[in-house]
Amino acid sequence: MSEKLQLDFLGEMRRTHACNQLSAKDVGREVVLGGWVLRRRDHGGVIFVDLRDREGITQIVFNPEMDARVHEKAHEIRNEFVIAIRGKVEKRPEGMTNVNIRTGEIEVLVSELKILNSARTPPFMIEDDVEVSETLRLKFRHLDLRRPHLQQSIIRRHKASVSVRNYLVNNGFLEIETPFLTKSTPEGARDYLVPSRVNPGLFYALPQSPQIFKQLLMISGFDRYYQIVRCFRDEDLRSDRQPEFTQIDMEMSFVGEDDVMAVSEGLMSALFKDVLEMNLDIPFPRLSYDEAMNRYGLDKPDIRFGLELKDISDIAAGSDFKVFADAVKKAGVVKALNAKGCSDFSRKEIDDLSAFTAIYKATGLAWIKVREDGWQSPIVKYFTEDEKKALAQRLDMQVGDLVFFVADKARIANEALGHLRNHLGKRLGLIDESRFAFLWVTRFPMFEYDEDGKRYQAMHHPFTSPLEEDYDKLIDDPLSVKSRAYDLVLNGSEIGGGSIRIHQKDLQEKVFEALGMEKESYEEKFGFLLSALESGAPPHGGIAFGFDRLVMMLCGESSIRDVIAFPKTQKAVCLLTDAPSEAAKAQLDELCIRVKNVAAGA
RNA sequence: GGGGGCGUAGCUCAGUUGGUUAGAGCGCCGGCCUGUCACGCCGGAGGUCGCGAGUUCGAGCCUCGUCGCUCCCGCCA
Repeated sequence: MSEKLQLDFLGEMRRTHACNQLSAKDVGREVVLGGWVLRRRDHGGVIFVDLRDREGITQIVFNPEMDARVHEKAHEIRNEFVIAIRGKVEKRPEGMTNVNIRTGEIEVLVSELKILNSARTPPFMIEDDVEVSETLRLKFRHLDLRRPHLQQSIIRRHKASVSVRNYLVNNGFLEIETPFLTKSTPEGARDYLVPSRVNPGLFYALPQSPQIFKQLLMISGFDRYYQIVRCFRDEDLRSDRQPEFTQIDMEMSFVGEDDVMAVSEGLMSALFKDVLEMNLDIPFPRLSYDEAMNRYGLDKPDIRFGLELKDISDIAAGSDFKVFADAVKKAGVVKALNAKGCSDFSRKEIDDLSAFTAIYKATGLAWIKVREDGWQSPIVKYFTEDEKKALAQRLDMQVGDLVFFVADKARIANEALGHLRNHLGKRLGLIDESRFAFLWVTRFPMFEYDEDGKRYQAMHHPFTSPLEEDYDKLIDDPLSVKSRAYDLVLNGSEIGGGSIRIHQKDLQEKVFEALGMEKESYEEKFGFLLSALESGAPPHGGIAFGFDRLVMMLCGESSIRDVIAFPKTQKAVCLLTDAPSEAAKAQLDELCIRVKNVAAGA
């Protein structure tokens, strides 16, 4: 029935072309087009309409001399009406070509018009270069998604996923689905919980990643698995973080780091070739975690520019400047960054940069300006001539330079200067924005110390294999243990991470113990994994890429929301549907859930 | 949990030291117009200045609170 209704609506109108297809060689043809009205230009006599679909724009013309009734009907047309037209392709008059659209040489003279649907005046024009608040865009996402730019991004996202699938399938990977209703992970991010009606009082968790399932698939013998899969984390949002996001998740058996990296490099090459027609240089450079931290201050360095950090702890240790000497004495470091050619920075600019480093908990930002007439700095008086000479040499200090110093715990000094480095790189225009600089960061520490929880935590996850030579130190000196984990960094963003996993039960138990877990506790939480590990687990490893972030970079966007069709706001709200919302009492009763009285109105 | 920015017409914004009736451009509605393509010209409608208190003779403007969007820190194994 509904099919008949629809047929009646369209009549014999079936599109012959999309709105980007017609050109001079179609002149004289009778065609049928369908689409949305971008704009109507009514000249009293002739009426022009720009008709838009996902492919492009075609100008259609209503001429009273052609058909007075059709022309009369065209007066009803408003922006975003959905129409179908039949007409003849005509070459535009001399000098009337519109070079801005692909169909600019022609227009369609309309002989039949069907207004398929009217539309309320949209709250913003459906075209690019219209500035609209994000609130409004998200509230009317169906209209926002009609804009060509966003539409192209979503189409590009589609192309990316097709490319990934092709590459992985051609390389022997099987796509296997893993459960969304699964078990809560005890460590890591907060889980989204889903109540089970048939098991009152019990909850599933939505997966933060399919980690354990893909390892089990390796143990089952599937050898190479992949999935483009949604993951969920109930943490605060950022411009590159959404509560639900998509990963390219993969796992391989009988492999070491090099194998996973080689496949990843092939995947990135195929992806950039297919989507951007760009050839990447592979293999990608590699840096150990320690070296990345020392030279760039961050575990995800942007290597498109220099400005590397230098450790001057040895020089500072003996100096009369107490802040520096004390930092070294307390097992901290003094690190420096030479901002080449920035000696003309004003006091205020330096203060602003100091405030910038304070965000990362640096207690101070010392500086030295190298001028024609010598060093200008509040701290220069504390240094001997020898120390100055050593600094000048280590930091390559030339006239015109401005050197920054942070003395603190290594983590803080590195992080503060690392972010300052990125900040200056952007500000000084040192970054070639057209470049895609990939980098592997390897040999991450196995553990880090959690000050709040007073315990060790897995830096990657507890299923990551430690380096073989560090097995002995797992219990006695966990912080010195390096892991077989690796991250793929692109232009200073982490776009993927993975590791060679533990495939032996004994080692897995030892790692749980290093994490301070009791046997009883890990047996309860991960007994099924341990049991699987002793049932013939092959050596295996894998990686997961943040698909949204990758697409974001492929599209040159700075917000992840611009490559997701229906994203959420920073408060994790969907403005279109108003999710999350209160549940009906009957629903809650059925689930045996009582909601605590939250503050009225909240 | 914390810090910064923003919130005035449908949209994007302006709004003086706190002072009469809150403006502009675009959009919308009506009229005119046969070659425009951000069409043009004429006319018109349209406001809970996010919300709530407070100070004041008087608040879009000052104070406090609150809500929303956004960027960042924490958090994100």
